[in-house]
Amino acid sequence: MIVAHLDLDAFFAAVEELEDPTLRTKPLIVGGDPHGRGVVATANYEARKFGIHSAMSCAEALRRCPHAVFVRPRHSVYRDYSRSVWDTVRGIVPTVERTGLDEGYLDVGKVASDFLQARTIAEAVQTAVRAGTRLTCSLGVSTSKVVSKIASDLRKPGGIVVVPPKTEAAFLAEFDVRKLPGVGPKAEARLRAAGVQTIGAIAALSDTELKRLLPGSVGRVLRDRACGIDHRELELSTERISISVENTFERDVTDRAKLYDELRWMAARVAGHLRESRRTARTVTTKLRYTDFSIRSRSTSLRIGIDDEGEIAELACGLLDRALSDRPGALRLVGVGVSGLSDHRQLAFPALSENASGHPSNGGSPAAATGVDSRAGRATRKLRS
DNA sequence: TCTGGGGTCCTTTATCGG
DNA sequence: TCTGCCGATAAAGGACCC
Repeated sequence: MIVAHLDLDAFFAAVEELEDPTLRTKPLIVGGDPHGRGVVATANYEARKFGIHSAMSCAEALRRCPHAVFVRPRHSVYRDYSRSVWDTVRGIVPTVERTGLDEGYLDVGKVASDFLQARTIAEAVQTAVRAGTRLTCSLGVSTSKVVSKIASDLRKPGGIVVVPPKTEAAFLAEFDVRKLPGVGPKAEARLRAAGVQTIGAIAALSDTELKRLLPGSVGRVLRDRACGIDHRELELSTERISISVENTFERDVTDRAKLYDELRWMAARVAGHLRESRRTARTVTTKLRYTDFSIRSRSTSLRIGIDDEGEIAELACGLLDRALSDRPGALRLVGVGVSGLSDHRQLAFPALSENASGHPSNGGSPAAATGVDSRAGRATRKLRS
C-alpha cells in the first residue's frame, strides 16, 4: 500500500486571503467573536508568529495580537474551494478518501508502483492544486495512514515528506506522544504521568503497562500505530450517520422559555437538513452544557423515523426537561441532534406503513422498539487495524 | 474571562425478557 | 415464588478529530 495524506495549508485563512488579497500581509484569524466566547478556527502564518493557533479562544488571540484581523468562517465559500481542490486531485489520483474539507488520503498505490514514482505523483498533485485553485498543500507519503498523516504535517506549508517502507517505526519514534492521532488531552496526561513522552516510548510499552495506562482496545490500537502498524484501508463511503445543531449562548441561560425557543429553532434546522437529504431519524438527542463545562445528554428513540420539525422540537424540549430535573442549573450551550437515519422512502414500505399512525399497538414500553436495530446499516467505520 | 460547532466511535450502565 | 444469570439493546458519557 502506498498512501498519501494531503493537508491544505491554513485552509480557511488561505481562502480568505484569496478573496481579499489585502489580508495577505496581515495577521488573520478566522473564528468567532474576539469579544465573546468564540475560538480560533484557523490563523494564517503571520498570526501564528504571535503564538496564535487553532482552538485558542479568540479573546486570548486578541490579547496576543491586538492588531490582528478577525473574520467569521464562511463555510459555503470553503466548500466551493474544497470541491475544486478535490476535483483537481482526483484528476491525478482517482481514489481519494476525504476526511475533512481540507484534508484526505490518496491511494497513490493505484497510480505508482514504487516510492520514487509516488513522490513524483505527490509533486504533481501539489502543482495541480496550486495551478487550479492558488492554494498550497502539504503531503506525506508512506505505507500507512498514520505515518502519512504525521508526515504531511512535518514540512508545512508546501512540503512533501516521503517515508520509505521499513523506516516507519524509526520515523515515528522521536515525535511527541501528542502527535499520534488518537492521543488527546486525557491520554496525553496519563502517558506523561508515567514518563512516556514520545511515540517510540508508546511503541515500547509492555502489555501490563499498556493495560494500566490506556485500557480497552484503544491502547492496543495506539501501540500498533506507534510501531507503524496500521492496516486501515481508505474509506470510500461517506454516508452521514447523525445530524446535529448546537449553540453556545453569549451569556449563560436559565430561562426555560428561552431554552425552548432555542431548541425549536434548532429542531427546524435539523429537520431541514433531514428533508434536504431525504432521510428520517429514529433517535432525537438533546445536549446540554452547564456553566462548569460538563456535558449531559438525553435521548429517545421512536419506532418510526421522523423528519418533522414540530415533532423533533417537542421531543427535544421534553428531553431538556428531563435533563434539567436530573441536574438543574444555568446552561452555556444547548443542542439538538438526530441519529438512526434511514432513507425517506422506507416510510412507504408496506410492512412499516401499518404502524405509521403513531399509535403504539401494544403495551407501549420503549422496549417495543427492540425489533429494530438502530445500528443496522450504519457505515461500519472501525478504528481496528 | 477561559475553552465553538459538527461530527465519529467506543465503553459503561440501565433495563428487560427468558 | 424468589433470585440470579445471561444476552441484547438503548441510553448516557467520554474521548477524539478537524
